[in-house]
Formats: sequence, C-alpha cells, structure tokens
Amino acid sequence: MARPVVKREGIERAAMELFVAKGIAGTTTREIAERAGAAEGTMYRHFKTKEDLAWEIYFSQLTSFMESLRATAAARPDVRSKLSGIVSEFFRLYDADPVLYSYLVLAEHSLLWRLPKDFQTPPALLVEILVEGQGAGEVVKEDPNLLSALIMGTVARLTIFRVYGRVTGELSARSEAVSRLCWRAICKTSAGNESTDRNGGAG
Amino acid sequence: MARPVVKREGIERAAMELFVAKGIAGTTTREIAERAGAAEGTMYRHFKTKEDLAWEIYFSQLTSFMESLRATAAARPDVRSKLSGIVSEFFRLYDADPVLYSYLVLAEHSLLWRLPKDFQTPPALLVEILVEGQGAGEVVKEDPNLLSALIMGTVARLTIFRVYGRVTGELSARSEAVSRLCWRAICKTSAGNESTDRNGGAG
DNA sequence: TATTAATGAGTGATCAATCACTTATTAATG
DNA sequence: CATTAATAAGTGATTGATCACTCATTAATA
Repeated sequence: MARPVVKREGIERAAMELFVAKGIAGTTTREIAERAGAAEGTMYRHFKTKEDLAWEIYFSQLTSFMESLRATAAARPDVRSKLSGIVSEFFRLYDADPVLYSYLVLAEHSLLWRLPKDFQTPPALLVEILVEGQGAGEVVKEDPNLLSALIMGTVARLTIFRVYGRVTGELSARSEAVSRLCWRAICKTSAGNESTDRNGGAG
Repeated sequence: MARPVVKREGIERAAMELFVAKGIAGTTTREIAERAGAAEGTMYRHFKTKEDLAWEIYFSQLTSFMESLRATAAARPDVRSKLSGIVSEFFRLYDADPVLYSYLVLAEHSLLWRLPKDFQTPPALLVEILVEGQGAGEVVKEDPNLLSALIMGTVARLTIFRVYGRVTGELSARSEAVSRLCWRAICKTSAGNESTDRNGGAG
C-alpha cells in the first residue's frame, strides 16, 4: 500500500467517452490522457494496451448491467412483466448515462468475441424468459431468437433515434409503450393488447 | 480518353470489406491497396482521401438501395404489404451481399452526418408509410418513429444475430415471420394476426 | 504520339508504447 | 513522535513503427 490510485477512474471515463464518439481505433492515447488530466504513462500503469483498456471497461460494465437485468427479471412474477422490466432497465440506463449505454449496446462489436463462452448476454437472457413464456403458453411459438431480436432491436433502434434526435425526451417515458407494442407482437393471444401494465414504467 | 479505368471498382470493394471488418479508422490505405491488387497511388487518383473513399461508397450504395426500397413500396397497394416488401428488401440485400448490408445498415455512424438534409433514409420512408396507415385507420396511433424503430430494429437486430451465428440460414426465409410479428404489433385491430400474407416472402 | 491510368518508393506526421525518473503514501524503527 | 526505508502511482520526453498521402516515372490505350 503506497500512493493511492486517483487517476484510473478518470482515464476510464475519458476513454469511454472518446471511444463512443470516435471509435477505439480512432481515439489516440494522447487524447485519452489529455481529457483525463493524466499522463500517457499513467494509462499504461493500469492497462496493458489501449485495447485492454477498452475491454476492461466493457467487461466490467456489461457484467454489472447484466446483474441488474437478472435481478429485475427475477423480481417479477410473470413473463410479461419480466420483459417490460428489462425494457425499462435499458431505457433507465440510457437516461442515466447515455455514453455508457452507447458503449455497451451500440458501439464496437470488436469486443464481443472476448466474452467468455458462458457469459450471458442480454439477448440470451431474453431467450431464456421467452422460452419459459412459450412453455407456459403465453408466448407465440416462433423461434425465440426472432422474438428476442424484436425486443432488443426495438429498444436499440429507439435509442439510436434518440441519439440522432429523431425522438426526444426521456426514453423511460416510452418504456410502457415499447413493452406494450412488443407484447402485442409476441403474446400468444391478442388478449394482452388491452391489459394495462403498470410495471413497464416502474421498477 | 486514353488508358481505361480498371482498378477503381476493386479498390471500392476491398475498402468496403475492410471497413466492415475493422472500421474505417482501423483500416490502412496500404491494406486496401494490397487487397485490391492495386497501388496506393491509384487509390488517390480516384479518391481525395480515405474518408472520401468511405463516403463515396456509402452514399452511392445507399442511394441505390433507397431507390429499390421506394420502388418496392410504390409497387404495393396497401400499407401492410408495403411494409413486408421493405422487410423483404432488407433481407434480400443481406442474403445477396452481407458485406454491403453491414456497411450500409450496421456500420459506422460516422458517415451519417454527411447525408444531405433532404436525403430520405429507410426510417424516414417507413414513417411516411406508417403515417399513411394511421390515416387509413390501419395502423395503431402511436408515435410513428416508435413503430418505425420496431420494424427497423427487428430487421437490423436479426441481421446482427445472423452475423454472430445466433440464427442461421437465409434471412429471406424469415421475412414472412418478421413481417407478421411486426404487423401484429402495429396494426390497429388484432385482425391482422390471422391474415396469411404471401407478399412477405415474395417480390 | 498524346493522354491518362497505374505505380511504388518516398515523406513528414503521428501513433502506441516505453522507461528512467519523481512524488505521495504507508510501515518500520529509534 | 521523528526519521527513514519501502512501495507503488504518476510523469512526459523519447522511440521505432506505421500512418495517410505525394510525385516522378512507367505502361497502356486511342
């Protein structure tokens, strides 16, 4: 235990912001250091390479986000509300930290291959829940990957629209509408259309 | 006109393949020339900079794709079949040329800002059709951007799943299922659920 | 032969990464 | 408590490699 670490967090934050704005390859180590108010050498004290820096941010943040997704799903009793809980969680993350959201969900597929083979990604969690719903006869019998693509895709694309100003305001406010539309698509009967779900916007 | 141009197309193709695989910033001019079997200097005869090369490919191909999207939509009589025609068109492009699809739809938002302000993008075309459908009472009265995000998002995410092996085979084979599910979500009544659409998979 | 495409060695700038060094903090000793 | 040794964070000039881009020259066509 010697001198305490004070620069590392700032380096991670600055790096993430630049990676989202310009891509990993398009960001220089000098820029990161400058934005973080640190020396380039400090970066290399904590991270082996620039790619490692990108990876460590990605992995730790995705792990943490997946834990909250799983907690949300586990706390809900039925498939319908599990799904709207997950949708809410995505939008909550965007509203709280758009840069982090972009880094985890929209950016750089160049990091995905590094994930451990048994790492549960958001689409995989969705498939798990959807299969459960199909077993219970609540979800339509289509390829669960297709249903998962519908939910993940709608959420991700709405965020892209938000980034580019095609939609405005807090995405959390859209949570209920997105859940409702997605559920209309994937529910077995069309009875779900008129259900007034209150979990979509809450927590 | 003396010596004819023979290398340009190969440079564009090689560049696009590398841009999709490694990003624009992550691709070097030397790599492009090598893969194209041309000299670096030849690249600069036809394109002012590397970024210009990326942009010219993007703009010309997107313009051409938008023309076929509009033609498809125009050739269909009703909103339901216009939308499934567009979905089919996306999947057809992926099956025919996954690299081009990835370059146009999945990659590099760094080029989007260069589009002329009046350029009609795929989401904008969808919104146009959806608003028409709302006017005719066929489409649910939600923010058309949200409905457009649902369709565009589902299509794009399914392609990402295809790229990463989460789904396999020709995406065109999924066209009908995707259209049907999306229509369930966005149609005004739930009557669309049992309609057997034959346009989704065809032309 | 006039014209233009194609070439590839060459160029200065910039890159990621290094390393000898300084500074802040804790632990040990009297 | 005062002093000092040990430790690890932080620094920034430096480096060799690599980058995007140029230009004098050669090759191919009308």
